[in-house]
Amino acid sequence: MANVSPGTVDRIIHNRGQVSQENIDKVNAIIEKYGFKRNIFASNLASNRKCRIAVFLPKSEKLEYWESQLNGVKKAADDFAKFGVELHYFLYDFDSVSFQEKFSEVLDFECDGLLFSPIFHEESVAFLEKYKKKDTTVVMIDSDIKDIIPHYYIGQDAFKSGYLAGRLISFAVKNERNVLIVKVAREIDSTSIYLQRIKGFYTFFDEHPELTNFNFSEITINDSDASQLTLKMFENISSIFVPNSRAYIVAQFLAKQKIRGIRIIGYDLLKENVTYLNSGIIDFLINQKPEEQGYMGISYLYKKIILYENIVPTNFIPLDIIVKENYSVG
Amino acid sequence: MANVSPGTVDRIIHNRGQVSQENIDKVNAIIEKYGFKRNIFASNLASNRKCRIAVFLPKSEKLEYWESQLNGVKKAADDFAKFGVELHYFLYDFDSVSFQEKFSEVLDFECDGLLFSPIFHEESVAFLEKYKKKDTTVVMIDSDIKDIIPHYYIGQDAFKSGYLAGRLISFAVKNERNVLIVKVAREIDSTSIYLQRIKGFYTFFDEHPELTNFNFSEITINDSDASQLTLKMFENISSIFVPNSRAYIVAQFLAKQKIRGIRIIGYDLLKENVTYLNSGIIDFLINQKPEEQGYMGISYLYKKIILYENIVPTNFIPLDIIVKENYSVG
DNA sequence: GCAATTTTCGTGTGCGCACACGGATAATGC
DNA sequence: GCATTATCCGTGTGCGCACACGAAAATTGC
Repeated sequence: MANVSPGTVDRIIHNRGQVSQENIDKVNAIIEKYGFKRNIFASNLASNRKCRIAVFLPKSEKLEYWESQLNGVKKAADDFAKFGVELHYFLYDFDSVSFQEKFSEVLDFECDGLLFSPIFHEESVAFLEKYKKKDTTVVMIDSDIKDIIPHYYIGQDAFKSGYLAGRLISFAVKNERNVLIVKVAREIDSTSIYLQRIKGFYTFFDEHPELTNFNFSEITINDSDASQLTLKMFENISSIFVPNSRAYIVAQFLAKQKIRGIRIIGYDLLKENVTYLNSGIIDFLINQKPEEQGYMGISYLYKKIILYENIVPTNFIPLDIIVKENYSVG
Repeated sequence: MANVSPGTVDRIIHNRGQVSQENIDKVNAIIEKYGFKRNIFASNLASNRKCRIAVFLPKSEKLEYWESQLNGVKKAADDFAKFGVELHYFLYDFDSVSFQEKFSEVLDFECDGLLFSPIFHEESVAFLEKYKKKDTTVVMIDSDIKDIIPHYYIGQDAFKSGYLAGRLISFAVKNERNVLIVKVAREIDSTSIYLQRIKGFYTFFDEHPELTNFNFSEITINDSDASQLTLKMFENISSIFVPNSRAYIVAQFLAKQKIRGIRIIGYDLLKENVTYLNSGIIDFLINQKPEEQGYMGISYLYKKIILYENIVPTNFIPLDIIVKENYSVG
């Protein structure tokens, strides 16, 4: 104590007031000069600080992508449990009714941090508007909703990933250059991500006029009804871009029909996608690393709440190109 | 205390003896039954445990790859300082004389962990033979020397990366298929990595006989003397594989000579490599993520020494494919 | 048998901080 | 002026564990 106080310093560090401006300046000067790093072991031992986190994500089960994300979250739960991180799960089925249900549960739940994935855009906006009045630390993963609530974001730049897909297509094809974009519609899709990818894809070719002779066509089919696919759709097609994780549906059709030589590029390392990647039907997959997103989301909250660390608000997961030869499980 | 003892339990947990077999069994049974996780905050506060780590790596300066690795180490040093991790640097110039010097310094240094990159194979073997008698936790990064000393390893599978390069070449080229392997010899090179890559590269084509019409040739030039390159070397060449980080030397030559249309694939995100990647001269770079290797190395030691965590002994960094469109700094 | 050892065990202290409680001082009301 | 309140500040306690010290019990030697 360079000047006058023992545990007054404590009030200053935690700036919970009750201290004259004079002293707060004096002590801050000392701290500035000599430095002071809080001993996190003693700090956490004494405060017995807990980090209650609400995990507001879609239920996994049949949806492999979200399952991976949740696996990352659970992995982080294991790793950080010893630091007092407690996860409370609010998982909704993949429909907006179920979302609404959990919606209010999360609102009522007292916690220090929230991990959230805004799948349903409008509903999520409504949710965030209500959540705004809380002062919980919020981390969004997968997709981002800006300007409503201060938060951290971890996810992939969808436009750039589409742009990258364009480049990969240009590598994959040889001379024939008829590209088909297969829009495998799903009832619920993060439409913005989906559209951004397609936009990025076309932008790539717009910006590379030297890549001549590319012709594009599009078809839309239903997720659950691959029987909509016909041989005619693939006549003269040299490559296919599937802007969501359903590339395996196309691959399956082509495999059954014994059509070879069409290059496919899609998203995400679903088991079925990987199967067709390994058998050479799918050439490229862009990996969003859902598991890493889930893990990092919890890791962010831990660093912020337990360690008081400063974190960059936006973290774009690098675009990860997967071909058969660099796929590795885990 | 289910049965009889207060701090006897302590002796059992730290198994420092001085306790009857009877009690050690009794307490272990209780622990087994009710579980016990050590409070790491209290534990570390009380023990004031420090984690002294010797960092035995090449000096960075002009060598960008090693500089990145060291940057990752320094980043980890920052992040983990608050947990009592202290790094002590033993950096050698890129020659075996300097290595030998530091060699004995490291041997004499008392510490809990060692981060080591076995650049010079024979010298490293000798070092590890001597280091064996210590019971320090050892982490090797970049390349691996097995069977001498128990250790953890973080690095890339060189053979697989060469194999992957083969696949990428097969994407990059169209009809003309004359592949040139440019061996840019460096005085000191992790020869095993280098050779493994080339082996993997050829193996890819051996295992894919359906990829016909590939012809291979090799040239060897000196690192410091790019003037050995001649136009004649590149006649009819459609693509080039450079199995180390010196792809930019070839790219520079081709750019100066205004030769376009030759696809190049190389390693590592050196600034110069990235420059040619961005200008379209280099098509693919396989990234070894040196920064991540350095960071993870320290992270491993921290988890082992401070947190008593179990770690997988070998961690292969995924093969990271970088094209212009997914390159991002940092 | 008793002393000299050896082995086994209980108690006590402190790590550095967070936070509560009550006391001291200053400001305000009448 | 004094009482009341508001503002400020010092002291004390305990978080859960690691480790030291010395006491108790068990073993040994003769």
